Formats: sequence, C-alpha cells, structure tokens
Amino acid sequence: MSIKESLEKVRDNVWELPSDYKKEMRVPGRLYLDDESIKDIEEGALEQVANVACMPGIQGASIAMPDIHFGYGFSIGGVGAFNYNNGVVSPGGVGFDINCGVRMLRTNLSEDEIKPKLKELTEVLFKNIPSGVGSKGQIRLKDNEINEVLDYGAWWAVERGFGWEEDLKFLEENGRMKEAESAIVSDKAKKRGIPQLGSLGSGNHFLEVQKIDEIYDENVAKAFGLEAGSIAIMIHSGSRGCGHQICSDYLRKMDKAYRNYKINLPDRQLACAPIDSKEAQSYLKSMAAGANYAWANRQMMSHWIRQSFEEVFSRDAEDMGMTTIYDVAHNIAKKEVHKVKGSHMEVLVHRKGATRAFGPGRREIPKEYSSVGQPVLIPGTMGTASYILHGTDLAMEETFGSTAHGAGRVLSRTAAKKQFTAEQIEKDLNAKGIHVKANSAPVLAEEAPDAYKNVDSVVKTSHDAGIAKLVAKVLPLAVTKG
DNA sequence: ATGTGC
Repeated sequence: MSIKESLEKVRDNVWELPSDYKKEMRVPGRLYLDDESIKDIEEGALEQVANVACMPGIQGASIAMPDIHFGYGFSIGGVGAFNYNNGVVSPGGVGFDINCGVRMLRTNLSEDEIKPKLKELTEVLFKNIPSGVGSKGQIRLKDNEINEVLDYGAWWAVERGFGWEEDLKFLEENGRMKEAESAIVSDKAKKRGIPQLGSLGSGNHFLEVQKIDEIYDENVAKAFGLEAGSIAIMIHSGSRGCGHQICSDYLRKMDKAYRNYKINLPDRQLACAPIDSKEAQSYLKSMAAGANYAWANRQMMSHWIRQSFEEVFSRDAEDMGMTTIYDVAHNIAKKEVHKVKGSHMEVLVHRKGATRAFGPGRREIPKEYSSVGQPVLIPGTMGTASYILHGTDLAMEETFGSTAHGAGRVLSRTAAKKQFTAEQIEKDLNAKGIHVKANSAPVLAEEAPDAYKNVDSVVKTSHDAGIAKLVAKVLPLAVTKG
C-alpha cells in the first residue's frame, strides 16, 4: 500500500498516518490537510513525516502543517516534539534559515493618505533596507560587537538605538533567547553575519506595505490593534548567512554524533544527538545565537522602516502609531511545557516552517494578548494576501501549539524561472496596483505567485481544523525584495 | 533559505 493510501481521515482537514505504516515508527503521523491537498501531496514529504516519527523520544505525533512540502530531512511545515529523557535535537528539524520569521508593524495611516506617496515610499524603503543575496547592512559593527548581537538579539539592537524598548514586549521570546552562547559560534558564521546584519536577504523574503483588507474577528483584531482600512507593514526575513552557517556547522557535527550515539535513523539528513549530549547542547546554544541574530536583524529593519515613513510623510513614527504587533519565528526549536497523555511534560519542540500558535493564558504571550491567544503571522507570496490569525486551545492540545507558516512552494525556483518572466510578473502586479521593487529580475520570476500553493487555502485549513483562527486579511500595496 | 556545487 502506498503511503498516501495509508492515510486515515480523523475528521475534516485532519489525517493520521498510522504508526504501523513503518515498523520503526514510534508515534503516528498527523497531517492537517484538506481533501484537495491530500490529492496533490508529495509522497516524499509524507515519507519525511514517517521518518521523523521514527526518531528517539518523539512525543504525540510527527505533525505536518497545511503548507507541508519536501525539505532537508524534516519536511517544511513539520513539527516534532521530543522529551528530555531520551529525546533528540536535530538541526534538520529547524532548517537552514534559523529563525526565519515575520514581524508586523501597524500604523494609523489610511490607504488614501499613503496612495499619493506610495511610489516614493517604495523607493525610500528599498534604499533604506538593503536586500539581495549577499546583501550588506548599512552599519559597521565594532570589534566583538557581533558577540553581543548573538547573545542579546533585539535587546542589543534597541540598546544601540534601533527601535523602541516597547517593541521587545511584542516579540516571541522578547527577541532574545537567553540560552545563546556567542563564544561557541564558529568564526565562519560570525564572519558571514557581520556585514549582513540589517539586511533583508533574498528568495521569498520581503518587505511589504499592506492594507488591512478584512477583519474576521473584531474582538481579537481590536486586541491586536488591527483596524480595517489602515496600513500595516510586514517584514519576512531571517538570520542570513550567519544562521545558514550555524546550521551547516552542526549538520556536519551531528552526522558524526548520531553514529557515535548509535541512533538508528531512516535518513541521515535527520542527523541528531540526545538532548543532554554535548553536541546537542552546543547546537541549541548556537541555534539560539542564530535566532538572536534574526531578531536583531528584524529589529534594525523595523527602525529603518519607521525612519523611511518619517522621511516620506514628514511625521514622527510615534505620531503615525507605528508600534509592533508581533514577531514570530518560523524555524526554531524550543523548550516548552505541553500536555502529553494528560500530564505536563517539558519537550523540545522543533518547528520547521511552522508558526507557534499559543492559545489564551500561556505565560509566553504578552499580557496584552493573553486573553485571546498569540498573534500568528502568515505571509503569502508576492502580490497575494497575508493573514493574521490567533493561537488556540486546540493547537495546545493537538499540535504543541503550532500552525502553518505560509504559502509553500509548488514549483522549484528553476521551474518557476522557466515558466515566468520578470517583466510579466511585474506587469501583473502593477495591474493590481502593487508597486514592486526587486534587486534582481530573476527573483521576481522565481517568486511568481503561481510558484506557490495558494496561501488562502493554507490559512483556511488551519482555521477550519481549529489550530489557529482567522483574525484579519491584509493585501500588499508595495513590495521590496532581494 | 544560502558567498545558489565541495
């Protein structure tokens, strides 16, 4: 029986891959997909869900989000929680772009107010927020300062004058994982990170000026400060070459480690080590440093976004109400307490292309949002909608407080470049009234909306399954990209 | 995602 035929429907939008699909599986697979997506799912990605279910110490289920696709070892859109007794940590379960994530800022500006200046605003944002492969930030770090970035994340950035202290309240982990230890991060990772700090990157990373188009839940929208018709800004970016290097460094170390610890794996890309081993502990400290880099990065860009708005509209950012709604990580592993088989357990949750979606009452959420659950920021692809959802109690019960993270690629970059031209994509966007400014033409073709799974359906599946609930939809007015 | 192959 093929892996697809082995799936059993649990309820609408939820499927189980029974643990007897493969004898090494320790837990079942659990997939959040609608009937349509089940037909199109890559068998390779499903095999990856089964593979993760074979890893030592995995709890509950190997979970796949509605935007699942094939990745390195773990699928993208995969969640795996491991216990602290015999569980493991795996760099492939976090991904190359450590703490790739999304930050959203609000404004009190209306579409009418910004429309006449939109072209200018796009140019200014493009100028002030460096983007592109190998792009460099616009500051020069002092000797040793990279270590402070890695240890203190967004706290370092605020201390250095980038943005507001109040921003920190509204970042996952308050923008700093205390476990980080810059001293053990490789010189190579630091060397790559130093010039790139404060830059957007390439690929699907973007900066968007958006209009809040539709509100689905007035009460929650109010708590998040979202008002229909007003303008918001979304930053989608990660830890650049720094996080990439940290991941590469540890994939190599873990490839040795898992053999030494005699861990049997169905795929060597799942290379891992017992959580209490020295390899695992140094990975977690380095990963946290990479995550901090990404939070510092988004913090700096937020500052330049405010400056850009000030430049174009000749008003103070405070006056334009440019506060932070929230900042979420999409690629990260974290120690969290979850209910497993009725009792509370400390687990290491790997989210790779998945968003934390904590429900009401969790202490990790800012108190301002505590009664409604955390904001979940799900970016669409260029020229399409993005969404704000909120975390739910059901996510806490079923997915270790996690949901989808975005559209999910359906065409490879190469395939997309064959099928689309930059000129056509830009024309299509302009026809929709969207200003776009990209560093290189090919990136527009690579990131063509049709190269991605429809984000509307990803979000709908999360909502219908109940692992996050819709709050608002935003539409792009201006996009800058690598 | 990424000094876009090591």
